[in-house]
Amino acid sequence: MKYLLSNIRISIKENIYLKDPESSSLGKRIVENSILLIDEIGFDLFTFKKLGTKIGSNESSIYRYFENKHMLLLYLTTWYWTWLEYQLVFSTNSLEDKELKLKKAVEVLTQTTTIDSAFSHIDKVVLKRIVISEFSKSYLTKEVDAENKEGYFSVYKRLVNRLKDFIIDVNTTYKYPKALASTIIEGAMHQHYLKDHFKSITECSKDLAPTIFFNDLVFKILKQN
Amino acid sequence: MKYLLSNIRISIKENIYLKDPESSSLGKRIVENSILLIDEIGFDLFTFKKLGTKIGSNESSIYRYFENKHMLLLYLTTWYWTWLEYQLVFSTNSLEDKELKLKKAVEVLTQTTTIDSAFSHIDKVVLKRIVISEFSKSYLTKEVDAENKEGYFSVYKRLVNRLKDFIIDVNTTYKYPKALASTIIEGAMHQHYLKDHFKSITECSKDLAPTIFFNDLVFKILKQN
DNA sequence: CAAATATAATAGTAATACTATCATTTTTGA
DNA sequence: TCAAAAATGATAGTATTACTATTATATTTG
Repeated sequence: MKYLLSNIRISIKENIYLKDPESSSLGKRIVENSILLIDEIGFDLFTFKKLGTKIGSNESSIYRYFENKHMLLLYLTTWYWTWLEYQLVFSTNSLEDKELKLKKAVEVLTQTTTIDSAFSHIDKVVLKRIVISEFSKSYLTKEVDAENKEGYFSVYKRLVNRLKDFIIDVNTTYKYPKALASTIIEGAMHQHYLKDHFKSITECSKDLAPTIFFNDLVFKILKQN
Repeated sequence: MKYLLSNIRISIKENIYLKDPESSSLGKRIVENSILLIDEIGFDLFTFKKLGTKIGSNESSIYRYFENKHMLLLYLTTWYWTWLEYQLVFSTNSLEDKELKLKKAVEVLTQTTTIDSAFSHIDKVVLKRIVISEFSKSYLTKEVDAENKEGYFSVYKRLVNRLKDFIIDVNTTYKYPKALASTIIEGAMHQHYLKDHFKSITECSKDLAPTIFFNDLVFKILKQN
């Protein structure tokens, strides 16, 4: 799998960036280090100036790749959802049994990323952490409807719909497959955040993965008439 | 109920503000109008300067009430959760049946606020809207652990735990009552947001309230062995 | 009605979020 | 291989933000 993956490439719609960061070494350093810096100081305190200092480059050069830090965040989160979608399709593809397929899907979509399959310069473990704590900020804005029309969230929506399809395959009569799918994906990020910062309002912990909770939840819901 | 409510008062822990906004007419105008302005332009673009202009007062005067806009947001969201906790306790108190109690609890915690019971100067309908789109920003910060220790999120956590207690009352053997409670409360906010901005990934809409989805979900989970 | 307190006005600072211009370095293609 | 093109870097500049400090004025209250 490692060898196969080393040949695939995550490509992101060109309207998110001004210049494709995959097209140059500076671009790659921008992406790679922005992930580390956002993880370190948080998106709110992150600036292109600080990133420039970190990579020994100029603020103005970064502006040639991304319009502003909001667009960079959209790029990073879209990259993550694209990568996760690939993981999802890849790891469920060979399964025959519909329940097993759903179980695997929930697992992929709710688990902590702990191993980095090491293709590309991007650290998936750190990226997952910033998706958990920063993704909401990419759509909780006044521009959300305009940006949604531009297609900036289409990968995320497609991923939710893939999970929805797995849900329907297990129980055709269940009335809210989309709401359930979106609740699982967003809820998993939330539970990961809670286990790290608000331990008193969840049973999830390093010993009890959110995956366990959500797989229990989804099958209890779907196996009921 | 209207008469009873007109005599109660939401009071917020004093470490959130520098000077109690309930103690003066300027304070009340700050709170009342900050809700309207945040709703209008979003928290990200909201500044004390703009609020000062809106209420015909000076930026520096607002700084005497709140350290910064982050603390103001904590104040507003805490006010909302306190008010919601009151609604929850009040409306479930008289019920005997445990399932009915839980059903009512889920209803109170997930519904759209459409009527404003009109005590206090605070518009609860608008406040709910800003809680849906801005509450996450109050805790998705690098200061979350320090602020959590200060007790800034205790009302929210207490509310989750109240729901957890209702869940346990219905099914003592269910293993994840806290995770389920936190998922419902956060998930409801998310579904409200989706129905307004990402209609393609939820069945929720103005005709299908998130309450319906979550009540179906919670009872399917708890009535299973 | 004087003293205390609250509010307003003004000014000032460092940082942010950019844009513009020009110089320098690197890449490329004939 | 060398000139043109493209990419990057350096510097400067602007408007806004997020405050703090100081002083003036208005309001409250004992």
